[in-house]
Amino acid sequence: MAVLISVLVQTPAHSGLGGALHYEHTQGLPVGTLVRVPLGQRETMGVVVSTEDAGSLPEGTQLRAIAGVLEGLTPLHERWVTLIDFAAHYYQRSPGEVALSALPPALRDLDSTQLARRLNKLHAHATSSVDEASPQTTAVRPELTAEQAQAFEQIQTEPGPFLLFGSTGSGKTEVYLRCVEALLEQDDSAQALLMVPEINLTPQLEARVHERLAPRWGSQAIVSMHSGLTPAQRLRSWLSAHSGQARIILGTRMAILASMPHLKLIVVDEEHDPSYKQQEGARYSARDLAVYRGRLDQARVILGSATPSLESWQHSEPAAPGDKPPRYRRVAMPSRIGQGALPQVRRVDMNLQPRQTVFSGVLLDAMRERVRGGEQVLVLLNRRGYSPVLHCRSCGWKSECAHCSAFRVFHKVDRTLRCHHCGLTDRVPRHCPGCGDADLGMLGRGTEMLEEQLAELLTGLTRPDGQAVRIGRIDADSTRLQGALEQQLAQVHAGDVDILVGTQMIAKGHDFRRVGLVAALDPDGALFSSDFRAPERLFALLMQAGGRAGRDAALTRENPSELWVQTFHPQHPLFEALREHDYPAFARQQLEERAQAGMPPFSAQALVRAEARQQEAAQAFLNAAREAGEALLSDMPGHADLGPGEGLTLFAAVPMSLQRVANVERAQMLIESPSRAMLQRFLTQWHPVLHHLRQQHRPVIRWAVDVDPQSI
DNA sequence: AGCACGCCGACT
DNA sequence: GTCGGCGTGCTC
Repeated sequence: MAVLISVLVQTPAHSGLGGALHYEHTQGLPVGTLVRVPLGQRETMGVVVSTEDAGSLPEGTQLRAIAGVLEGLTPLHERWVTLIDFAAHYYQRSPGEVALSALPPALRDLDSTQLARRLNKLHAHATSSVDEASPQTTAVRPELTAEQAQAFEQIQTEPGPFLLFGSTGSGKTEVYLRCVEALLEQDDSAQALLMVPEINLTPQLEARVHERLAPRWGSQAIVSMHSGLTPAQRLRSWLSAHSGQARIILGTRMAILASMPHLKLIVVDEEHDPSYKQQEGARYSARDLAVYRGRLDQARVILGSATPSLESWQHSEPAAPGDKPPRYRRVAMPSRIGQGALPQVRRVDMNLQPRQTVFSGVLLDAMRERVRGGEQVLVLLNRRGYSPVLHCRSCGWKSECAHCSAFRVFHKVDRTLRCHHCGLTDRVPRHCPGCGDADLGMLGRGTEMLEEQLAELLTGLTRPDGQAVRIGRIDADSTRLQGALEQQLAQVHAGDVDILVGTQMIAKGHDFRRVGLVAALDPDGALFSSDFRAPERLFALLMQAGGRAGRDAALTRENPSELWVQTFHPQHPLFEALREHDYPAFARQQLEERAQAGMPPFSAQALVRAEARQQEAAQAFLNAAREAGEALLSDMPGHADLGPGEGLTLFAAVPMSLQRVANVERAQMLIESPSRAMLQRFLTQWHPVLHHLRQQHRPVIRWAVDVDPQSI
């Protein structure tokens, strides 16, 4: 007796094949079984989501048969399927797309025999190295401070999710590790997931976790999951987590969708970091999914940050008596461990400096002083290359990219003009391409130029050992090669570099012991950005950068570390709050603005983006979508009666801030709703309408919905 | 998304 | 005369 099996396969939501596909099989299959199914001319991998009686089908429906079942693999847990389903619905993608993107690609072309071999190998490795672990072995554990102990205690006893609000250097990682240890001790199958925002940060977390937990649990109990792994490594980690062998999973955002059947703890470190939001395909937020998954799997969730996202901060605002409790429990660890105090913030009013000043004299003097004293200095500038724009003084020509609405950046190392968006690269012209004049000038500066100028400005400066000052640079250009970042960081740690120039890459997480001064040269852009989240990101960046300084005990009260900010707006509330290291004050001020303007977290947003050869075509599609959306809204019961700001708002289509990339015009449209549920209901109804409209707007190349966009 | 089919331009 | 460009349409 044949049965009907519903299977998720990798098909996009707007292909008309959004849901599960139906196949015939000789017998029922458990939910979560991996199968191979025919799809058109090809055969592809799918995940079983249900089995039904074939009799319920309409007469004459011809089903194709399941081509094969991947034997030997425990079916994916039903909760995993629920998670995938939730993510797909919430982010407006097909469940199949989300499901298949969550599986290691190497699994797709594995047959049952090959899989059995892999599993055997994994198992053999586990049993052979089991004696390596020993219950007696305990790594050296630092004594917890009173604050850490209290945080740990609270996390152990209360339900969560928790927002661990701990200033840089307060020892959040130690709290995470204690929670992992406690969990593993009390439940001998439990798994813990530790996430970091960037792949760059995984090596140091790996090192710390191995050092601490491998002696007790064995190194095979710890696996990593991030995009830097080879397909084989990724498969191995995944199988290890899926089988329950891996007890501790370290990774970037992708890890949140891995199969971890005994997941009992999720840590999202630096939870405010925008990198947790996937920027292509299914645009999910790993942090938000962590909270959902925690509830689903009955796992404890810890979101940690010194500068939480305003969403998380708001959701952890203690409730007034009688009100319903906040979504997250806030756990504060305000003190910095060790003697290193938080850096003193010094603002340089650039209005009082000569025009075009790059380094104010006071800052240079302070830098010299630090280097002479054997300390290190970090200089932050969020622009790589030598100069962001080349221009002609006689005809006004500028180094615009032929394919993008952006300027090409001058890179002096290889004397090229490079577009940072489409990659278009040419040798820098000797004469102006517009008028032939030889007088080409530069507008603005990047890290490359800064490195060069600093070398000039600090000529003759020596370190305590009498050697000339050494200046290094870390940015996406200097770290292009595999392993280059690690190598350059090692140089900094070894003290081979006195002054490190770099983009925000150097502000994140790396623990530089001897840094006494951090300088942000040109942070003002974020103060008046059209993106309402820019100040939040700047504040986090500066706090984080400041946190790089003063971790060394040699920096004392008499010689505190410093965070310098060169700005034209020294009185700006953001810098006032920064000076006091007062995140709560900053958050309060920002949340007030957001509340007044009805922006997140006081509303929910989504964006529809469209791409076409012509800007008008992209906008025409979006505006048609808007009209259809308005019609949909007027049919929604009760929606018409809502006052302004109470209902859902569809804004007019506008060009994206980077309007053209690689000769494709981009436009977007914002949807704002006072409630997430309302937004969800609307998007779900709207999606098929958009798909249909696309047929009438042929020039549109592609479109996509971005729910909870993190930049606008 | 793949993959086929199909209908027009420059190559042996 | 074929190889190959990507427009259009279909996949349980």
